[in-house]
Amino acid sequence: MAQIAQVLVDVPTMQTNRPYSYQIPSAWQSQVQPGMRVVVPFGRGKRRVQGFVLKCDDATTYDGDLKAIDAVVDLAPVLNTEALKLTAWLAASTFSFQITCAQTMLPAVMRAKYQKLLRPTAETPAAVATEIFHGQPSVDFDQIATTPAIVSQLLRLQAAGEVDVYYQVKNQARHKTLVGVKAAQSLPELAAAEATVRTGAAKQLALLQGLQTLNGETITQRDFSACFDVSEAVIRTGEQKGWLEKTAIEVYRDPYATANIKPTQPLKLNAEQQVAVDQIVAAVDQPATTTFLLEGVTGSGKTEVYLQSIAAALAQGKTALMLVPEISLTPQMVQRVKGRFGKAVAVLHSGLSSGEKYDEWRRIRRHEAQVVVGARSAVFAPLDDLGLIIMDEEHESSYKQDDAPRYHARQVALWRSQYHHCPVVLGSATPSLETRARAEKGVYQRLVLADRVNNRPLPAVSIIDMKKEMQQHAESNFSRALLVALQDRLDRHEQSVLMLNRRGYSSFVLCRDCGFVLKCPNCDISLTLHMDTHTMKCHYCGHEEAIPRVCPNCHSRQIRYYGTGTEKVEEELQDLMPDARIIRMDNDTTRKKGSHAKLLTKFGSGEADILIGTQMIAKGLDFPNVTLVGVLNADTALGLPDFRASERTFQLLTQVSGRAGRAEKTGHVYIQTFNPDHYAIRFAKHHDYEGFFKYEMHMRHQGGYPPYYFTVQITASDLDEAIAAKRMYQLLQWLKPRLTPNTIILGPTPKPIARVNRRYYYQIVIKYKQEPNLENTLTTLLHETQAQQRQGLQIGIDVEPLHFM
DNA sequence: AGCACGCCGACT
DNA sequence: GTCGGCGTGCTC
Repeated sequence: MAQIAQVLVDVPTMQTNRPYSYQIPSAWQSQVQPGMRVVVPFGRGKRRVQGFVLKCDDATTYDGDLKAIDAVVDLAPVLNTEALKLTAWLAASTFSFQITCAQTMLPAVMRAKYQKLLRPTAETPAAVATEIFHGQPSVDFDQIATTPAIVSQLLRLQAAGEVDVYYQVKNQARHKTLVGVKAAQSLPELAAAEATVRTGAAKQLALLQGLQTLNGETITQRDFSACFDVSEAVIRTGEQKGWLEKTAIEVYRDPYATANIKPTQPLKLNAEQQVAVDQIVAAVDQPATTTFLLEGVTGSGKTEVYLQSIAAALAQGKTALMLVPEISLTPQMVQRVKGRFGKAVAVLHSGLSSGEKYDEWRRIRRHEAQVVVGARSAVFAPLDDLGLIIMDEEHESSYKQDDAPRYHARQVALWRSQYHHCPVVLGSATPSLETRARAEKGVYQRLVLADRVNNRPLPAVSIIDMKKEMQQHAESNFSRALLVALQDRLDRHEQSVLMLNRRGYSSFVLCRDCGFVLKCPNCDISLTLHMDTHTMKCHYCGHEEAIPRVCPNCHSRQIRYYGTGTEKVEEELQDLMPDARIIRMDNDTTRKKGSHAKLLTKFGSGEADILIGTQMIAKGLDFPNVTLVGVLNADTALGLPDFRASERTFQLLTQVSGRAGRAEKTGHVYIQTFNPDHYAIRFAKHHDYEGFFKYEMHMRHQGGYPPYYFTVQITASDLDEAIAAKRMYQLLQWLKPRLTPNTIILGPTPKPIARVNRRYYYQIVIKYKQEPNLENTLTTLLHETQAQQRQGLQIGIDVEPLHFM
């Protein structure tokens, strides 16, 4: 019987990033298993923390006194063998703490909350009892200890045994219950009771008769009262008379339960789709793991290929995971999958409450759901016996997590496919260069859907040179051609979609007299004007202040709003076309839960003529009546100092073009740009992914960028700019001799937005083809810099970063 | 992270 | 002398 548990404690630091040995109390020795959460004492004080049992052993190499596990949180492991292995791999490959990885893989409610409490003891003097506790059994330490003087006074009291410090480890997970109703008497007793009720008490009679039909089963009070038309008050009376008893029924919070989902039938596949499905399905029960790149233009029916492949995996008794970018996880998408697989589907995305996510997670773990649809973190869904993993829109940068652990869902998906020996399908109309290059080399198997369903032609694309436009006309967000086209759709009662590249295109405040621009006091960027709240906001740190009426610098009244946010575009368009019904979709109008879906439904039902929005409208929406797509500023992203700028622009333009003319009506796309000759725009005009891929690969080869090189970004930040810079130069000297001569180190450079939240950021980028020592070197780096972290220097490592700014 | 320990300047 | 500031090391 295992007596010792190796526990990963919830203290995310470099020094505690390893298991600690604990004694398992004999009463629990048969119960504790790897993957369970426990509460353990940690440190010299009375601190208690949550931890994960990694291993159960008979012995330990640690030769000090062992402490014992305080409490076992779970009845069954929450991390299975696969998840424990994945945790270790994830921590090593992203240079993050194992505990952080374990927590990332689980629903947020399973993370412990800690409270430090003060409790009176037998020795507590009466004066202290009234002064501190006011008759309460315990008080929150941090609420009382507001000044250093009070803290030391409390510590003195504690040393004297006059108060007790206690750490509470709280489990946030709550199971939702409904009130259930169950007969408490036998049938004859209930029948006999009918005679005892006062004449005219029709509801009580109905209650008794209803109870007799239950057959000893429990049903919810809500159903009971609806079924037998008795009120809650009558049920309470029945409870008092002892006819029935109320129980708690555990239920899942199901966010889609009320939605009417129509079952859908598999569609007839065209020849290409059939080939793709056959290949994928054939790989499901192969011992080797195959990764497919499913390359298909918008409207080529990728989703149907996914659904039929999933169906085949389910038919083999396996489970399936389907990842989609957060932004395209729309109600339409969910309906499509639920329509095909019904209750077997669990959905995981950021729009769910934490309780809903927890319940979906439990449904998956209990094998009540075999298909999981979700965004990035759904890649950790606790599916056993995986038969297929699908990653739609695999090029989307939202698959990469921005903060620790900085993982890419694609890498996790590939790891899990190796573990389960199941295929992965990476789907996209515009695959990332990394993926497409791997398909070229034969690492991934390429499947192509070149035809659009029903052989619909791709929309015509017109490029509008805004430089010429500016010379000929007054300054406007709209070219003549686009305005004419918009008016034309309005006349024909067809719909239009207008997209703004938001980056670098928000409205700011500028003084016409002195040129002053209102900037964030904490960050290195200008504040953005928000007309809805009438404030200036910083998009990086959230700082908010009033809109200035006079210039803070020269006190001139000539202070004006500049730039073009979606709000301004909407305003200008409404002026130009007073009759048009316009819907605006951006971060402001979709912040509230469900408003995103509401706006789309409104547009879909024809209640508006024009939809204006940011990137979020480029993906996954499919409205048959949209025949015009306009991109107002195609090139704002092109100017960014990021080697992926062209790739992103091409992907975005191609994707948004796919929104035009999806039904019988042909579509037209207008792209307004100041760089009409840029290759990303030229290739997008002709829907030419192949051409773009070849050209961009050439550019990457020239520049020495991925996929020809691997990259790692190291960031340092400090409140003091000089310290951040100095440490980075020291780091450079430290790194150089440890890496091979072929490796290229770029920087250090200040990040393009050098200051965020009052911290100054510097970065180094390592480019390499082969670097066997990299993992060791960077882990050593983290160990060696942890002393400096305490002094305020923060070091971050991002493997294969997607954003270089 | 959070705590104790140890070393220094400033005060009763 | 001692209180409390902060830098340092350790947590099974």
